Amino acid sequence: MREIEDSSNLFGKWEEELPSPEELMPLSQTLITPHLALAFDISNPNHRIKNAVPKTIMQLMSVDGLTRENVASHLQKYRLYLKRMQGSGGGGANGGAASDPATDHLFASSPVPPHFLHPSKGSSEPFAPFVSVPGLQHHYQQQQHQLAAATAVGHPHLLTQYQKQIGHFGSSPNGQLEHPFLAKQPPPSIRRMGGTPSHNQVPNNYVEDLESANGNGGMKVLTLFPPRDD
DNA sequence: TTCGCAATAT
DNA sequence: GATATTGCGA
Repeated sequence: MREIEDSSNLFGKWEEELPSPEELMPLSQTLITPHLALAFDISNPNHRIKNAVPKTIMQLMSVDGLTRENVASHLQKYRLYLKRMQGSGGGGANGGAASDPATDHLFASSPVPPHFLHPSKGSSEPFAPFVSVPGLQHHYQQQQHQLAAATAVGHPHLLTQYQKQIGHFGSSPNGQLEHPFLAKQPPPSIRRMGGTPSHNQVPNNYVEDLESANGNGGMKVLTLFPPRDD
């Protein structure tokens, strides 16, 4: 059958033209911001763990209407998940079992800095941890904080419902690169799914204070990976 | 007061 | 089944 042949050829060609995994842009590239890095002191795992309490997370997420109880609930579920992971596998990097796609893809899609992949040759690094991805920022700087806060403290499960509020990454109205911390426009008010009246307004001062405290404008490079120590 | 957990509700 | 809320002891 000629038609079948044609269509199969077409399909094969279509498949060939797909971008390779290396060419795909990881969307989570800019999720962790300098401020969050500073806030949680990601370079120090002990501090990170210490700060991963509902109240701190809630403050950093700065979501209108988000309560400490909300965060605590997600935190609880995620800890249970971690416990399952550790308990079931025994050994091995992935515990042999229980691999949660929701969390796995989060970290899997994070860019790996060259110094992490090739510790021997550092210097020239095309890796730009906190810029790029045109249009990723636009209006929702604060949601960026949410995502980053949750991932920063190592609790990606906190992304669940709040992640749904930002289903439209990638379309920038002007295609302009905006730094989420240089542009300090107040974000559109975001309501919880239940429409609970906001009684928990958290001022954004927290982040700004961190910036001034940092001294160099908060432009500290940060990734999910340990910094090069040279 | 806040946290973490279990039970319960949606 | 997943997620959110509530209650309670530490």
